[in-house]
Order: sequence, then C-alpha cells, then structure tokens
Amino acid sequence: MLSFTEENYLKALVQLTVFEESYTEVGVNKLASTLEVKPATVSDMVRKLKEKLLVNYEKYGKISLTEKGRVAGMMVVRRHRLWETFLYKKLDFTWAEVHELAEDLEHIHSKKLIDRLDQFLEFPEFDPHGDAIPNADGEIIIPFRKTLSEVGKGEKCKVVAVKDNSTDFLQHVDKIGLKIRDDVTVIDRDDFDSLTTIGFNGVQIVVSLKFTDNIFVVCAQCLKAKDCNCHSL
Amino acid sequence: MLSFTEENYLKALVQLTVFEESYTEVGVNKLASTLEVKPATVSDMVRKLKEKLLVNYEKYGKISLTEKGRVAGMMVVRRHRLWETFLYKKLDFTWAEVHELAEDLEHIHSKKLIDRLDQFLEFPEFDPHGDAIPNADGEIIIPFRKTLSEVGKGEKCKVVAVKDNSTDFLQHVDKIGLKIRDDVTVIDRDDFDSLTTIGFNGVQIVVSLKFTDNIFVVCAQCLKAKDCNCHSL
DNA sequence: TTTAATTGTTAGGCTAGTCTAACTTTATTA
DNA sequence: TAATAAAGTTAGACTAGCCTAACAATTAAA
Repeated sequence: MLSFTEENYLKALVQLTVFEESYTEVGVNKLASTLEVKPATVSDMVRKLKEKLLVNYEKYGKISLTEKGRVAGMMVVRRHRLWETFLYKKLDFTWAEVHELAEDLEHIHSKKLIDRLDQFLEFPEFDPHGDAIPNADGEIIIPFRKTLSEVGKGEKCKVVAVKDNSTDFLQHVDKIGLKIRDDVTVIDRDDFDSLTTIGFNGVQIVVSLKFTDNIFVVCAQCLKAKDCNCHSL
Repeated sequence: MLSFTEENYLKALVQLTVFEESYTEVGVNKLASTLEVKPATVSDMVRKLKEKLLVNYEKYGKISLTEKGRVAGMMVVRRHRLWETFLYKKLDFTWAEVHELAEDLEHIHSKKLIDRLDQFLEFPEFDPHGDAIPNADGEIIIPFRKTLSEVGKGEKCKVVAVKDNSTDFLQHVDKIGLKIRDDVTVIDRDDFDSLTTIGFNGVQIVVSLKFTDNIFVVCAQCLKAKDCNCHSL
C-alpha cells in the first residue's frame, strides 16, 4: 500500500513525464520544485521509490517511471479527475474549487469505490477542466490540443480544456466568471489585446493575455488542433 | 487544523462519552483499547489535546471533552455518517462496506463539501445503520432505543438501527443477507432461540443470539423504546 | 490498613517525511 | 581545459505518532 506522500510523488512524475511536453524523465530539482519540497528530500524519497520498483533511477541521473509506477500514478490521476467530475456535476462546485478538494479525495484507495463512482457519473471521458480521465487499467487517450496563444488572427476556435494545475488562473476565472449558456462558445483572436472573453462549458470568462497558455482549443469548424486547413480555404 | 489522528481521538471520545451509556468521562486504558493503541500513547496524546483545549484532563484523572472538543468530534461523526449514507444510497454499497470507506472519507475537512453532500442527499436524519446524523452545528437528537435482547417473549417490535462499529457483526449480516421488501419487518421474540430472522431497511437478515445486543428496536405498535404499555393492554 | 492489582506516566527509541548545511558530481562557459 | 555554476547527495536534526520497559499512583481486596 502506497502512502499519501508516495502517491503524490508518482502523480507529479506522471504530470511531468507523461502529460507535460512528453518528456519521459525528469531531474531531482524539477521534481522537488513541483512538489514544493527541497531537493534533498526528493533524493531520499526517490531511493525509496526505486527500492519499491516504482521508478528507474541511478545516482546523479534522471528519474523515470517504471510501468508499475506509471500505472500507480495514473490511478491517482484517475481518482483525482473522477472526484473533480463528481464535485462539479453532482455537488455544483466550480472548477476553481474542485481541484483542491480532489487533492485529498484522490488518496482514498478503494478500487471498488472509484469504479462505482465512475459508473455513477456514467463513465465520463473528461473532467471539468477538459482533461481526459484514465480508465481502470491506467490507460489514457490524450487528444491533440493547442493553446489559445497559438491561434492566429481571425481564426475561429473552440475551447476544449484549461490547465488544471494553475490555482492562480482558476481562482481568477472563478472570480470574474459568469454563466451564460450550456454549450461552449466560439471566440475570435481579434479580442485578445489585453483582456478577452471566451466561453468554456457554459461559463463566460474574461482572461488576460498572460493566461492564454492555460487554455486549450481546437478549430471551431473541424474540431482539430493540428492539420486544420479551414482557415486557409 | 486537526490531524487525522487527533480527529480519531475526538471521535472515539464522542463515541465513549456521548453515545455509549451516556458516561461523560473515560479513562486512559479504555480510550487506548478503543483506538487500538497503547496507554502510553494515549497519555501523551491527551496532554496535547488538553493544550489545544479540546479535552479536560488532570494527571491520573479521567478524560472528558470540552465544548470545543465535543463539536470537533461531532463533526467527524457527521462527516462519517453522511459519507456512509452517500455510499449506501448513491453508490449501492452494502451497510457492511460503508463503515470502512467512511473511516477515510470522514477526514476530508471542507465544511462546504460536507454541507453540499448533505443537501445532495436531501438532509437525511439517519445513516444506513439507523444512527442519527449530527447537524452542521454539531447537534444531534438521539432517540431512545432498546436492544433486541431486551424484548420480552411475544412482544412485537420494529428494528430501527444496528450498531455500526461491529465489523464482525456487519460482515456476518452481509454474507447471509437477503433483500425481501422495502419497509422494515415486525418480528417476534419467540424466534430467538438460536438463529432468528429479522428485517431492517428492507434487508432480511439472520442473526445468532450473541448479536442481539447489536440490534436496536422500538415497539412495533407505538414506536417507543420505553414507556410502552402496548403489550400489557 | 497493608498488600496486591489495576491504572496511568515517563523515558528512551523507532519510522516517515521533512529540513539545513556541507559536500560532491556534472555541466557550462570563458 | 580549467574555472565556475548548477545539480544532486549525505549527514545530522526535527516532529508526529507510535512502541516497550520501568516506574508511580490509585483502587480494590485480604
């Protein structure tokens, strides 16, 4: 049985080596800053995780997840995202609130509980932030996405997700958020000069330019994030 | 913010000094055996709880909860029983299963979460075992109850609750349980010789005599646990 | 009322997870 | 390629929560 702390290390490693930029390994310092602990602490802990066959690691080398570690970390992500979905859909929390609560709920271990929750929620594919939910085997399908900042002038796009690990951003959104309607909204790059209004999951939000890297979009017409020629036609 | 462990001490104290036999204080040994730790450990911890003004305590004396401690402990019980109700009603767990899962869930602190859950469940008065759920202020109305073993020969009674802290009993019940109908069933003391069949929350169960202290009942006619004269009329 | 049994306390030690400070290895750059 | 910067490790210390073993206080019984 993994401890609360061990699970957080594995979750952070999944975040850094699977979800983010598709690197497959990461250094001690990077992991330390992600977890908000000192590098010395990570050094110790990584040795422990290696003994448990959860990570690959050699002194002064890079850290990567073993298959066992990847699945264990993915299960934490699965639990996190399913609880977020529950809080959002059933208890009417905002997306700004769900992340923090799910940080605790994700450490409840029962497999039966989480599979029942999945069923209760009717097997959702994405969490409230638009991120894919890993299945019961720890598998996940990550769709291609581009950020709002990559959208060209005049291009119409549809918001499909926001980064769920930026509390700063999410709280900002919650504060100025205003519900307008139940489907997502198409927006225009022309509005982006300082503050801009976009829609996601029925919530009308105003974001400043510095947050445009936190918002994922696809083409409003073909729903693709790459290989889209709609604009040039 | 109280730790997982501190909360368990307070919950055990509520159990021992509020729910059970209405004693108002308890010794170090009793608390230690309830929590399955050594008396030495309790001695230390109780000093810490006293510093935090959660218990009244003098060296070699008895332990009792302060008002602050009572409310804190009651909130743990509230969370426990609301999660049990959620698991039973929404995720179709059996009452044998819910207790263990709620042992973890009860330590999620958010007040907002638990109040929303209460609302989602439509403010239930009793948990799946028939125990009253404390309100958001830590208040609880405990109805009079007698156990099955106190029922006289020929007396008709209605089952209203079972002890939720006897995993042994609950697992026994789950194994041989059989759903028959949706309301509770009236039973007769004559059947109690070795094995007997009673009904609770629509579940038909068979219990051996040694478990009759774990089952709470009221008179089937007047629904009272004491001051009932129905039988003598 | 003195002894024995029960109950509770203290001291010292263990583990997990964290820290700081000093040190070592690897990478970068002049 | 030698000096410097960055990254990583080790040693020693701290806290929470637990333990055992030895001791002290209280209660019960002879």
